[in-house]
Amino acid sequence: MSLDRRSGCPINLSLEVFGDRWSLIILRDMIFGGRRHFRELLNGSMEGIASNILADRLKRLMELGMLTKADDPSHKQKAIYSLTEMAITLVPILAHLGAWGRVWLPTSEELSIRAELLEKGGPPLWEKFMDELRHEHLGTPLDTASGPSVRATLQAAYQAVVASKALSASPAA
Amino acid sequence: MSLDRRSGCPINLSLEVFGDRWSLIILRDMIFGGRRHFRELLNGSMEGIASNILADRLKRLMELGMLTKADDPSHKQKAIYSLTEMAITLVPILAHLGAWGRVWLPTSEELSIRAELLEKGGPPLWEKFMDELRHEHLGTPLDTASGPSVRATLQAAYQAVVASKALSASPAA
DNA sequence: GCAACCGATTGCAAAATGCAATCAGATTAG
DNA sequence: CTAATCTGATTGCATTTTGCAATCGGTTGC
Repeated sequence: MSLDRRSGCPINLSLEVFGDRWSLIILRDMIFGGRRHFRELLNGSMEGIASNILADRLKRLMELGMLTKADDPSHKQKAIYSLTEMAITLVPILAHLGAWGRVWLPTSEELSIRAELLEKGGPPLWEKFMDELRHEHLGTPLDTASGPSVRATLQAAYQAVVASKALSASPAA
Repeated sequence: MSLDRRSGCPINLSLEVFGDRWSLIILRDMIFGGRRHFRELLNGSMEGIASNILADRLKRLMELGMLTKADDPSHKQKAIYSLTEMAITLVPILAHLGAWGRVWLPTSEELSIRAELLEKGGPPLWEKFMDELRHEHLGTPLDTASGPSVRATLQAAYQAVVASKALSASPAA
C-alpha cells in the first residue's frame, strides 16, 4: 500500500498521504492529544472512528513512514505507536490548518482556543512543541529547560474555556 | 451539501472541506495554474480528474463559499470560476504542504521547484501572491507596482528545469 | 450546414466507508 | 482458579463514494 503517484507534484503527493477523512485526525490526536495506543485513539477521538478504519490507517501510516509501532514493555499485548520525524514536521501544517479553519468555518469556541494559541505562538512555539514531540516519540534530549509543555498549555486553555462556559450556562447559587 | 460537522474542531472541519482527493487539486490548478474554466481544469490537471467529479467538486466548493461562478461575457455558455477570499487564504497552507511534500515524498524535480521557491519566498511572497490573486479574482486594486507576477516567476522556474532536463537527456548536436 | 467545443449529466462497476459483531490472547478482580 | 475485562485487531455486510466512458443539448467558428 504505497502511493498511487498520480503525479510528482508535491501537493498532490501530500494529498495522497493524508487526503482522506481520517489520517490527519489520527495524527492530530497523537500530536495534540498525546494518544499512543489503539484504544485511546479509538475512544478518544471526538469524531468516532471505526475500529477497522483505525487499524487500516495505522497500518497505512506505518507503511508510509509516518508512524512506528513497538511493544509496550508494561503490557504484553499492548502496542505503542510513535510519531516519526516525518509526522512531527506536520505541526506547522496543522497549525495553519487550524488557524484557517478557525477563521472560515463554524468551529466551536472551546476547540478553537488551542488553534488560536498555536497561531499566536507562531514558528517559535511550533519548534518548541516539535522538540517536545521528538523527546516523547524519538527519545531525543530536550535542549531547552522550558516550563510547562506546549501540550499542557494548550490543554489548560481548553479546560479554562470549558469551565467558563459551564459557569455561564448554570449561574452559581 | 454542507459540512457533516462531525465535530467543531478546526482541523476536523478543515478536513471536511478539502479532505478528499480532488478539492485541493482543483484549487491548486486555479491558484497556481491560473485556470478559470471547466475545460481548463478538466484537461489541465496532470492527475486527470473525471468530468463528473470535477462538476461535483466545483458545485461543492461554491456551496462552501470557496468559489463563485459567473458568465463569461465573451462566450454565451462559458462559465468563469473565481476564488473567494476564503480560498485565497489557503496559499500559506498550500505553500507549507508543498514544502513538506518536497522534503518527504518522491516529488519530481521540475514540479517541486515551484514549491521550493514559494517556501524560500516565505510569508512576504505569499502575501504578494495573494494580493495578485485578489486582483485577478476579486477585482481589487494592486497596491504594489511589483514587477513580474509571482505566478509567472514560478512558471518560469518550472520551464527552466524542464528545459535543462531536456538538454541533458538529448545532448545537443 | 456542420464539426468542434461548452459545461455538465448518466449509467455502471469497483473501491472505500460506516457499523456492529466477534476474535484470541493477556490481564485483573474476587 | 475463575470469570470478567481489556488488548489490538478482523470479519461480514449495507451504504456511499469514486473512476471511467459515453452522452447530452446548446454555442461557436468556419
